[in-house]
Formats: sequence, C-alpha cells, structure tokens
Amino acid sequence: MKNKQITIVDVAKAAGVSIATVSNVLNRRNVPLSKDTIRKVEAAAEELGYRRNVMAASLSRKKTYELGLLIPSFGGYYGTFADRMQRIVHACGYHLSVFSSSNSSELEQRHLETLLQRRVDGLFCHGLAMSPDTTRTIVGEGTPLVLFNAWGWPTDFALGAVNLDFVDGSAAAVRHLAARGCKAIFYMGKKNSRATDEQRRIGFMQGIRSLPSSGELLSGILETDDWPEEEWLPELLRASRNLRPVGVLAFDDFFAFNLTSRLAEAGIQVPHEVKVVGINNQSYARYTYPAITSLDIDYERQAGTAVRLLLSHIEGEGACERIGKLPRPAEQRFETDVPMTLIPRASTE
Amino acid sequence: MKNKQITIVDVAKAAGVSIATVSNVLNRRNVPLSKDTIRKVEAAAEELGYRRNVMAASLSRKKTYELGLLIPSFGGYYGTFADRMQRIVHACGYHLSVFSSSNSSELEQRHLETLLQRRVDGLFCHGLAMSPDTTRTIVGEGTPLVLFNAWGWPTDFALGAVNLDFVDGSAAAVRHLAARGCKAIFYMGKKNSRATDEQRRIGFMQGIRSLPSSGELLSGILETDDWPEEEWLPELLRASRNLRPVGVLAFDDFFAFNLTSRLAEAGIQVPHEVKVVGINNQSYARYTYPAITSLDIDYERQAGTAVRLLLSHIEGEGACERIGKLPRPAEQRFETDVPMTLIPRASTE
DNA sequence: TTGAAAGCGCTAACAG
DNA sequence: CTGTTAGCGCTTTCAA
Repeated sequence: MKNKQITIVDVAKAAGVSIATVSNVLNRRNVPLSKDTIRKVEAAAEELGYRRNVMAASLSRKKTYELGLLIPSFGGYYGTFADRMQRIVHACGYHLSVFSSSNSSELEQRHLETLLQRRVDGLFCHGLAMSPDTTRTIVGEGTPLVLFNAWGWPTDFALGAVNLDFVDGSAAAVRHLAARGCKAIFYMGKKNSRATDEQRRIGFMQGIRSLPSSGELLSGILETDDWPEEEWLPELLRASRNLRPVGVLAFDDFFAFNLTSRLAEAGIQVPHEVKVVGINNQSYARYTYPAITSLDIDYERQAGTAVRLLLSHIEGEGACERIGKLPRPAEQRFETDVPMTLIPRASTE
Repeated sequence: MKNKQITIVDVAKAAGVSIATVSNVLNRRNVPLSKDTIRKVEAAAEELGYRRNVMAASLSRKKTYELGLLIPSFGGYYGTFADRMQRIVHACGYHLSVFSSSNSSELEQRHLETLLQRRVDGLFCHGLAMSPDTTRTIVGEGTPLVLFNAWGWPTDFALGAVNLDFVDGSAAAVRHLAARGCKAIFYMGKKNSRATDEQRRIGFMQGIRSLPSSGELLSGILETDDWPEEEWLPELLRASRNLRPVGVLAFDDFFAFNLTSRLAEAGIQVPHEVKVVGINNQSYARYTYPAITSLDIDYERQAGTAVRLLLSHIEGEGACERIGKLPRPAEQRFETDVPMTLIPRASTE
C-alpha cells in the first residue's frame, strides 16, 4: 500500500506480454492461450508477488462476488449461523461479509448502507430488528435479498425467508412433556423478544390444543425479561398448585438452564418434580446436570437453503454444481420452514 | 445493479454542475462551496437515489477505510470481541470486515488473502492458528497488522500484540483459592489448546510459587481434551487424597461449569468440598448453581487498545479525537497486557 | 493466440 | 467557488 503497488502492468512488462493477456491468464478464462505465455505470466506474477486488486476487478466487471450477512450479534445462535454461512458461501465461490449490529438499529442501518455501497451481489438479513419498511427503502429493488427468521414479512421485495420452525418444535416439546406425564405445562417466554417469542408461543398453544387430555391439564404462559429473574419461580410453583410433575418449555437453553439452577437452589428436583425443555440445543445443554432436553437447530440446512435461494437467483438454477447440492427452498411459498429436532435428555426423563 | 446504476455523472447532470462538484459536495471536503450548489446537488442525489460506489472511490483514493479482523470462530470470546471491535472501529470512521476461519487453517489463509486483495487499510489477527512465518509471508510489508492473544511472536512484521493477561489472572485465581483455605490446588487445562493454555499454566505455577504456604500445599496440573471427559474427576479426587477443600482453576467457564455439574452428579459439594474458578466470565457463569467465580475479560480495553495501535499508526497519533480517547498500548513493549479481574462468586465461598 | 483501447465510477490536482 | 482532466487497476470487446 505504501510503496508502489504491483499491478498487472508490472506483471505484463515482466512477462513481455500485454495487460490483457495477463488478465486472461490470471482469470483462467475460456480463452485460448499458449502454454508458454501462461507459464511466463504466472512466473512473473509469482516473482513480483502480484496480488489482484479486487476493487478494480469488481468495478470493471460490475460484479463483486461478495455477499453480505447482517446479524444482530455474533453471540450464540447467530454466531454459529454466520460460521456456517461463511463456509457454504465460500464453497460456492463467493465471499461473505458479516456485520453485527450489536443490537443497535442505527448501526444496523449503517451496515446495510455500507454493504450496498460496496455493491454486494446479494444480501442475507435477519427479520427481527428492522422494520420491513425501513429495509425496503434501504435495499430497494437493486440487490437480491434473502431473509432468515422473518415471519410474516411482505413478499414483494425479498426472494424469500428461511425460518426455523419454532412452531412445530415447540408443539413437539409440549407433547413430549405431556407424554412424560406432566400434569401442568408452562411456557416461559422472553418478553423483549418479539417475533421469535411469538412463534414459540404459537407452537406451545398448538401443542397444548393437540393433546387428547388437554381438558385435565393445567397450562399457562409466563413472560419474563431479558434475563429470567427470581420472581417467576414461586409464581410458577404456585400456579401449578399440587400438580406434579410440572413441565416447562423455556425460551432457550439459557433460560432452561437458569431455571434448573434456581430449582436446584430451591431444593426442587429436576426431572422428578419439574421437567424442563430448552430451545436451540446449545453446546452446554449436554453438560449441565441434569442435562437439558432441547430443540436442535439444523444450521446446515437453514444456511444452505438461504444460500441456495440467493445464489440460484443470481447465477441461475443450474449454474454451479455446488449450489445444486444445497437443500432446496420451498417450491411456491415465500417462507421455507426448517424443522427442529427434539433431543431428549435427563431433564425430562 | 441490474438496471443502470446511478452515478455521480447522473447527479451532476440533474443538478446542472460538474462531477467534480458533486464529488466535493458529497465528501464534504475542505473546499469552499456555495450553499446553493450544495443544496442542488444534495437534492439531485436524494431524488435519484444515488448511492456512492465505494469500490470506485477506494480505487481512486487508494485507501479503503476498511479494516479486517480474522478470528477462529464467531463463538464465545471471539464473537464478543468481534462485536466490540466492530463498534469501536465504526466510531472511528472505518469499517471492519470480520472473517471467521471456522477453525480451518486453509480457510484462514484464503480469508487473509481475500482481505489483502481488498486492500484493507489494516488487519487484526489472532495469534493462535497460523504460524508466524505463514502470516509473515502472506501479509508481508504492505499492510499494518495488529495481533491479539499472540504470545512470543516475532516483532518484525506486526505493530504489536494486545494480549489478555492470563498469567496474572491465573496467579490471582490461585491465591484466591489458597486464601479460601484450599489444601490442594489443581489446574484443569485443555490439551488441544496451545498458547492460551500455556499462559494459564504459567500463571498457575507462578501463583503456586507465590504462596507463603506452598510447601504444605498439594498442587498439580491435569490436561484434558477439547471437552472434559469423565476420567479426570476420579483422578482429581484421588490425587487430592484427603486434603479438603480442593481448589480447581478450570481452563474456562465451560470447563468449570462442566466440572461443577459432574461433581453435583457425584454428590460432591461445591464449594464445601471443592472450590472452582473459571476463566472468561461468560454470561452464564453468574447463573449456574452454584454461581461460578471467574476471571473477567475487559473486552472494551483489549479491543480499544488494538484499534488505537492500528489507527494511530495509519492516521498518525493525534488525527482523530476518537482515537485519542481509546486506551493506550504499552509504551516500549511489543506486547500489551490487558489485565483480567477475578469475580468472586458462590463456587469459592 | 495476442494486444489496443474503451471504459467501470470516483477522486484530486490544477486551472480558471 | 466550479470545472477539466488525468488517472486508480482491471476487464472486455474487437481487431489483428
């Protein structure tokens, strides 16, 4: 950067050919080239330590081979998701720039703007923070957009949404608790968490309604703040009266784990008196004591589907073999649901 | 992207001025401009939905205002660190592209190459995966590089390293355990984790040696695999014979937490019989039962120091007020240590 | 099989 | 205060 940058001009000069030829050799185009020139050029490039300038290339080509991913933070689910996305996108010959908005919607907008100023070829965006309208005006028509975990978004400006099926998963968790003999079943939700909490609630209700014995069963929903506080524990126990065992579907593994810790503290036995199911199957869920039953996320499938949706739009369906191998999105629907799998562990035995 | 892109040429035409004027207006340079032109240009840009093309700008300016960050994964510590870095870098008027190598050194090299092809103005790189030599040959002279958590690296091609002070932290943890009356103290390390485990071990030993009573104390180091397995628990207890309470400094909170879970399973009381200290102070450490004493990471300080080191090199020390407010790196040393703070909790009461 | 030349969209002297 | 112009490094016709 400081010293003169080495460009194709230098390489061309060193190899004794034109810059067009250098460009052709370096891009392995379907242009006939003599073995000899190829060797000369490659030797010269190597020799000089030539490094392609992507900005110049993209500018000229009018295509960046860069994709953007916008997530609210690098932690937990999103971090893992970003990791997978990066791997898959890379395997398809693109790069993925990941931006975390640190839960600030102002930063989020700036990141989006940045990504578009970079002229990324496509965009992945989570459906939680920004309003659809804001997103629409920023992204506009130009850049293909794929959403993930975006429920009920307008279908006019994105290619589609790839969502975790919290509804089915939560319903399955409820049935699991019922099958394990729970007489009262609660959902312990997260108040500040909009769409993603709602999906769980819907699934919870659906699960409850699907139970044959639902008449004799006590059920309810408790919503707490970002971090579950002490108050809800007595409330939970009071609400369940003498119905034992009590089943709890927690917002996520963190909540579930917190619950088991508080229960242990209070001398209440899990799973004997209270059975707990978490969501997300974070790595630590296996290692708690007792280990926590949880809903597993198929990252590979969610990420793969999202990438396929975007790339098949950009390149055309059959363009690249790699893309063809990725999981297919739903045929006609805007939203594709990615199923979650219940992993039974000691907390519900 | 599909339809004709709107460029400054269009804006210039619409506003009835030259492209140079448009450029000047849009970049708020220190060039005198009439209120009137400013208004006209801004109106036209707004009207047409003009969006700057950063590639073109960077190419022409020979500066990208982009920084790169290379981490092994988005999980845990690194994810949080990346979040902070992104915020700070943004506040200083740059962008940060974060790449995770998913623990694959091949991906890591490709990411590095990508970042350099993008002509980032500077680079942050963790000191764990790649060998210094590989890094040297890839990065070379051109791009300023700041390392983090890189111990004992050569000082010839990076600006410096900003490292968590695991040594001091671990020593403090040992003293804490001793002060709480532990008769035997162990370090439970992570075998596959090179430099970062070594630092902890060094600190552990240092802590042990610093104890006045070190003669009567039993101490030792146990190394386990990536995930702590069952075997070491009986071993730990056997090794400590009848010395109670036993103190354990665990590789991180995950290990610590795993340990307390296994102990609970085995009916051994924490902190009564065994006291446990974790490292990193992950969010869940507060919520376990018993809550885990841990070494807290000052993300803000580590990230801020790294950014200052890089940016003050790029822009010159006093360039931007924002930079001046960031924590200072060590004066003469290559490595800056970021202290860790022991947070006492129930697991060592 | 190779090369000349016209951009890509923007910045930065420099001249007016 | 504003405009002209020469690039930045690379890709891509098109002609040789």
